[in-house]
This record gives sequence, structure tokens and C-alpha cells, in this order.
Amino acid sequence: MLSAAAKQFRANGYAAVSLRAIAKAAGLTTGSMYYHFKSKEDIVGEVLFQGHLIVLDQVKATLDNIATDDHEARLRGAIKTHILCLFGEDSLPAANIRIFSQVPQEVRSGAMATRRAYEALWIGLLEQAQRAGQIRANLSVPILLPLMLGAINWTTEWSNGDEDSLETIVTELMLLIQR
Amino acid sequence: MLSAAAKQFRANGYAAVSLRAIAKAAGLTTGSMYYHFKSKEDIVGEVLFQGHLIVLDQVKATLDNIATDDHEARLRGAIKTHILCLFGEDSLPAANIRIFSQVPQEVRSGAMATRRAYEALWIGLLEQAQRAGQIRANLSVPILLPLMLGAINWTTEWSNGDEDSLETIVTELMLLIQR
DNA sequence: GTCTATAGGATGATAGAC
DNA sequence: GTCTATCATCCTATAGAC
Repeated sequence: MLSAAAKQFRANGYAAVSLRAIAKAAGLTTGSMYYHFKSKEDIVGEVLFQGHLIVLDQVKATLDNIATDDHEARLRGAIKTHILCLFGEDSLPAANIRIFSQVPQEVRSGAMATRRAYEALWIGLLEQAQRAGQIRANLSVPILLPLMLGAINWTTEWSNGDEDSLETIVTELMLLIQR
Repeated sequence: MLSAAAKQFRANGYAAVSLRAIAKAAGLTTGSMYYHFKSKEDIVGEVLFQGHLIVLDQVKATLDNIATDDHEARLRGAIKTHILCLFGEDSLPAANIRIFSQVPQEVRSGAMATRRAYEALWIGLLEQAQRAGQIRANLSVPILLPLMLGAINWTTEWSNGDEDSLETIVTELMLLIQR
């Protein structure tokens, strides 16, 4: 149900997707939706929240399996995981990325907390890698992060998302930031 | 009129903006719009087309004023010009970037030609800079370009666009790709 | 060129039966 | 929990007066 919504938000944007379309894709009618959610904003709010949560959890899980001092592998793993989430099957994360700025402001504010948590994770990751000499010293992490995440998030606009292409992209990103 | 449309498309996405809203912002009524355009798709098609044209012209104009062998200045100038277009006053380019993938497919196809022309300009620019040793040799221009443009285009999602911030962003991007 | 008026349909949301 | 039926409102687009 959320994933039916996410799939369409991702493909068409927030306003273009009607409750009828979501309901139909989920095998329900409009009326039934209002038993689970109290409005369209409520649905999209949940999509945003879950979307963030999924990437955050996945990246954390990836990092848990990599030695804390292998900064190259940690960076590469985090980037790869983020991008895999974007192109994943019924991607709440991708919908999140795509429609975040189209959504009514109250909804956006509600999704800010998890977003900050995710960014904090990345800041720590990049700073540690830089201290260890993995990332070039002349780069500024607070600017680098949004630029890098932007480059990654934008791939949904031009990449077809097949495994080889994604691997190439990750490699190029690593070359860009590495010492 | 186009700029009134662009401003709203940029802020709210394609589907969320009604003809009434565009007309009101342009000081007209819905009926009058149909004297100038034959449909909403027609309007957005024109916004996309003009948006591309503006960035293309601006970047070309910038490059015309920089020596052909000063690759660092040419790169920096092109990046700065692109990003200035994005944050410009009534930004058709920014609307273009923002709604390109939300627009009906026929409209998108129609806007593809100018888009390719713009990308070709950048490919040439980056390849020349790389041949001259300005861009690190281990980077692959065909992958680097969409990543870089993605990073830049995404700035509209997080930067406020004031002059100092933009300058910082351009500098960081240059550090990323330079030798 | 711009207006008013309106057609014809889609949209978010609610009420109430089962 | 899911349905049908419906409301009020909005939408794109058109017709015709000025």
C-alpha cells in the first residue's frame, strides 16, 4: 500500500498521483484508504518517513559489517548501499528523494528529523575517512556531503540502474573524493 | 507569462500548478492563456525549451570571453554560469531542471534536442581540460559529466543561493575534479 | 487580446451499509 | 476493513461577447 504509493510518487511526482490511482494499485477503493490514513498528506508523510528509515537502516547495516578502520571500504559500501536503495524494487527511498521538495511544507518539516539523522551519519563517516587520509585534505566535508549526495540522488534522472552502471558510478565517485 | 509559469513550476512541480494559478500570476484569466498556447503541455514545453536555450547561450557567452587555453578559468566560468542560471531571478532554467522528469513524455522528447546540444558543449569542455592536464586523468568524462551536473542541479534542493555560498560550491567542485 | 461563463471530468474527502 | 455512493471543489479546455 505504501509501496504502491511510493512507486507512483517516484514515477510521476506528488501532485500528479491521485488517491484513486494509489488505491487501485493497492487493490482497494478510495474509501478504504481513509481507514488507514486520514489524508493524502498523511500517506505521503509516511512514505517520506519510511523512505528515510530504510536508507538509514541499510547504510548502518552495511557499515556494521566493515572494519571500523577500513575507511575506503566503509565509504564505498555506504555509497553503494545508498544508490542501491534508490534503484531498489518498490523504492520508498527513491520516492522520498524524488518528491521531498514537492510535498506540502508541514509534511516536509515532519520528515526533517530522520533526514538530519541520516546526514549526521554521513558527516561522521566522511570526517573519519578524511582524518585517516582517505579523502583529500583540501575538501570541506560540510560542502562535499550535499554535493556528493546530490550527484548520487540525481542518478535516478539519467541512469537505468543496472548493476554494472551503478558499479561504474560508485567507482567514479570514489575517484573524485579519494586522495 | 512564461516566467510566471516557470516560477511556479520550479516551486511546486508540474502537476501541482494550475493554469488558473499561472494566469493569475501573469495578470490574466485562464481563457486568455489559450490565445497564446494551445494547452498546458504547450506551455511547459516552451518553458523547457527556453530554459535549455538560456543556459546554453549563457555558458557559451561566458566561454567566449575566456582564452581557449585557460582551461581552469573556462571550467570555473561554465560551472558558475550554470549555477547562476539555476538560482536566477525568474528562472526558466531552474524550472526546466526541476520538472523535466515530471512532464508528459511527448513534451520531454521535444526538449531532448537542446538538452543533447548542451551536454555536447560540456563534454567538449571537460575533454579539452582533461587533455590539457587540468582534470585528473583517472576520471571518465562521460560518467563525470552527469555526476557533476547532478551535484550542481541538486543544489537547488539545499542551498539558499546567496552569492557567497555559490562561490564556495563552485570552488569545492573545482577541487573535486582538478588534478 | 482579453474577458466571462461554462462544459465535462477528475480530485480529496465523507457517510453509512455490510 | 472494505465497499458504494456522493459532495464540494478543483481542473483543463472551449465558446462567444467585447
